[in-house]
Amino acid sequence: MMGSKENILKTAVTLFSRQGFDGVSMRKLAKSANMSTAAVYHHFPNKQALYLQAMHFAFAKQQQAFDQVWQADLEADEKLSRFVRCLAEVLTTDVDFRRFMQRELLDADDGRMQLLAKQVFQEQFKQLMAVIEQKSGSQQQAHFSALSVISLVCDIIQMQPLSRHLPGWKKEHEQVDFIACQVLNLLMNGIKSKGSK
Amino acid sequence: MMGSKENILKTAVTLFSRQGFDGVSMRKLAKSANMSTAAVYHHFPNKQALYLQAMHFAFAKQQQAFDQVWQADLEADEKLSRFVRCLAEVLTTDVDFRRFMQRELLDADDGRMQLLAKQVFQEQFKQLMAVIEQKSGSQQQAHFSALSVISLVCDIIQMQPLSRHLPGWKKEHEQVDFIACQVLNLLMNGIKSKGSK
DNA sequence: TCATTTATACCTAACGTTCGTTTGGGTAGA
DNA sequence: TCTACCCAAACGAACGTTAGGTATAAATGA
Repeated sequence: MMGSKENILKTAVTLFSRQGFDGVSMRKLAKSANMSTAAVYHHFPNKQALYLQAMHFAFAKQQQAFDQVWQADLEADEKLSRFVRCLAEVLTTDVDFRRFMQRELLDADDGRMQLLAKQVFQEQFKQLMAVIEQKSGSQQQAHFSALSVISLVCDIIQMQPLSRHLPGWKKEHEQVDFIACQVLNLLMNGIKSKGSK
Repeated sequence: MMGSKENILKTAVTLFSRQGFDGVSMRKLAKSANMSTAAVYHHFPNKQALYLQAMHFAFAKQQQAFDQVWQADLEADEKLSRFVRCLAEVLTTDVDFRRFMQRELLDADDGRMQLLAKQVFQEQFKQLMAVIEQKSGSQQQAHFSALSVISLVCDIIQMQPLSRHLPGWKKEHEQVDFIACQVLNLLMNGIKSKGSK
């Protein structure tokens, strides 16, 4: 029904994203995948290689989720809106992907970072920058603005376990649509939003 | 010249923030602090307790850095501006603090999260919310807006190792003043910033 | 005052456990 | 028979933690 290698990779993604490289032993991983430790070593040469392949596996799943966002016949506003919505959805839905990302940013291994930038984010980032240039007129700060958009969505979601315990929190704040909507509003108008003088 | 316990804590903060709980052994830690393993156990009952005290140590250092921000006689704009500047500075200067924070968000232990919310962030967050309510008129979305401000600064800084490899990057993008300035501009005006019609 | 207790800070060496990995062998389909 | 797949058992190394001892200096009692 499912290839052993794929099964191991799926298990590895879940475990590594939740407990990190050092937090997961090959024994625990094998047991979670319902096989012996040596069977895992039959499919992967060592722990490091398994981790890398698991990372690729986790990121590859999401690479095409954004393709529908950048359809050529859409307005810049609509593209931006779809991107934010899509990013928020991916990050809330695929917790493992988000955690893997966070972990990689923490480790900050420059080689892996370069790989991630080139293979996963570069294309999306270029598209996002193009949309922003179109909207803002200047291409001066497109990089920084694009980064801001992504950062805003990512960190709002990743701060949820903390913000739950801060004053004024409501459960709606964690719904994808609410996040996307608020972020877009902020991007368009700044924090003064609507009702101010 | 320096108490052993404090010396251990400082070493622990550095190591734990960079390599995580599982990535640091008591032997490595003791060697880094120039003492035997057993000497560490003389000051701390076990690894878990040491980690917790190190976390407190790392966060306590920064708790009062924000106090000068919320002086009562300042304009709301000025308060917000100072807060963003201060946050950006702390997160860029004290790398260990930032990494510890990121790691706690990843682990998301709810007990520790509650502690952090109450003892470290609650007061700052309230002040920030008050400023935002004042600026935007409504208190409806103050929580989310405050969260957005913090998220924006945090994640821009934490994404630096990745953004370095994305198109359009310049070295100025990582300077505290530049970040603070851009973030404020975004908060005030949205991404269309200045030159667009 | 001086011997002695007490307390603190630290050491080496070891405890039992778990780690990543390997060995040597099994079993089933081609 | 060959190849792909899987197992139980074991390897040495590193793990968290503890036992038992030493050095130093303050506190104590005669």
